[in-house]
Amino acid sequence: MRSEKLALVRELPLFAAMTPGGFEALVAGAYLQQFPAGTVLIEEGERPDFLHVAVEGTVELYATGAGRHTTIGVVEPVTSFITAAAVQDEPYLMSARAMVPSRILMIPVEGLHHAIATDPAFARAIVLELARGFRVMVRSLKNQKLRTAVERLANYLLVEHERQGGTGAVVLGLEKRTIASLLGIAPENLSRAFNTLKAYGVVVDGARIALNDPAALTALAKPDPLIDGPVDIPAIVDARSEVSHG
Amino acid sequence: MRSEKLALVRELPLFAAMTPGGFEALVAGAYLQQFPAGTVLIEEGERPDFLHVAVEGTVELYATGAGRHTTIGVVEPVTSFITAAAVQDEPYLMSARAMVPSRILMIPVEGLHHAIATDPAFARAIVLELARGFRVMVRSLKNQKLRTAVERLANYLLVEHERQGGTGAVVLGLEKRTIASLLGIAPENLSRAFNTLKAYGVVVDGARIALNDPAALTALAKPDPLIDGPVDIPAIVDARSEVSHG
DNA sequence: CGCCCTGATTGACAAATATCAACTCGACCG
DNA sequence: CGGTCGAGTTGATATTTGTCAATCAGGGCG
Repeated sequence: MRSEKLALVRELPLFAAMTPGGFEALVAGAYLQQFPAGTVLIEEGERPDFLHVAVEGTVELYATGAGRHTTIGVVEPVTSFITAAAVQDEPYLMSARAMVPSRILMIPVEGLHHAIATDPAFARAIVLELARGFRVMVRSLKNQKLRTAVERLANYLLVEHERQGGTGAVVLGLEKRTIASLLGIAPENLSRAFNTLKAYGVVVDGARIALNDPAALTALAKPDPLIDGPVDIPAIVDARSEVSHG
Repeated sequence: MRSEKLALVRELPLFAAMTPGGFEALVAGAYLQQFPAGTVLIEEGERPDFLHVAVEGTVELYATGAGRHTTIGVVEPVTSFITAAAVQDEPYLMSARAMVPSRILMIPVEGLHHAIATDPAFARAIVLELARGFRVMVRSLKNQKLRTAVERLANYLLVEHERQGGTGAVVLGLEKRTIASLLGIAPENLSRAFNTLKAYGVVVDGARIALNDPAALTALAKPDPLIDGPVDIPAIVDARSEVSHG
């Protein structure tokens, strides 16, 4: 577990505020493990043994039910995931799958609970992490309930466009079927949604998308900062409390 | 703020573990306020000033976007709500409306942040509260993405049936249009979904629903404990840490 | 190169859901 | 008592979305 990657984990908002000793203790019992593409890391319904941190690779969070399958989110390094289940010690509501060969840091839940109980700074970081996760889920739910499939796709493209520099070109980082599942539609309908967006300047060439009329696309998408905007993790600021760091 | 209701608030999982002094300090700056039916308590996009606790009445959490409106949840006393926004100090993602005359305890966010920073037991309670909220949202998202409208209604009825004693009769506690919005469908379609369920022994008489063939309804609904099951709030148990209680 | 496999696309069709309009039924109110 | 209003329902229809099948395109590999 003595890796240069550890420094990156250490810098995560979740761990940055921990005392050196606390962090050491937390990762002492942890495993950094390499998984081949396709590995199912966790399965919904199982009880959590570890808090997972994606250190390298890409992880798909998905859920099943009624014979169907849907992608809840895609985790890019360096990010912790399934924090809520680990904290609550309740069965996972989602499964996780390595989309590519991935390196995962697995922190035993006992250590997690101990750190929460004994390290106030870490507890606060967990609070912010969970609040962030909650709000991401609320956004997804709003996206799903308030928008049509074409609108969701249009907004997805606009968000990616922004993230990639706003140059009028977007490269899809995921397979189209994964994007379809993320947007909550059948793969066939994603193709058709792209066709619908042709009228708004969207030209598809494999994973390369050209946005030739961002204004028209934006008018269609009606982007909403409360759904599509950035998810901030502000620090809890409290003038009255002197933070104990030692 | 000297009310017998305060004892109920005190008993909430969120506050139960606080020290007497800490709880006093927290509610010292709080207001217990009565609102008439229909009052919009908070509006999405606003910055949070208070953590809200429904003490009496019923509160609808809803969201808007793209000219549409959807109900995210319904809060029954005694429950805190919009915890995540208050903790994160980021704009609300949902609005809240008193569905009936309601009494709301409003706790200034400054006090909340202070309590999180200084009271480890409270911080842990917040952690559990947020984890619970996160998981509720994940369930809603799965419900929405994995099920058809009829399946969602069937499961809604089965959950209510269970909650009301499983006697074969269910009384709807909400207006049908609110249920429709909660299920993510148009009110007209709720009527039609009820008609579809006639074949499964569901008889509608206003707000009174008879479930004459629970087995058939269950077969249709394919209930999933990971979506419809109870949301537990287990305590964080850690053998190594001695909990400080005073 | 040619083969196969997988993902993506297209077409035809079916099912689900939304929309618009009309109508019913009670509750409330003058 | 009659009128009015809002919620709910129903019908007709449009739109959206899913399903099934066929085809296409590209990548890896013998």
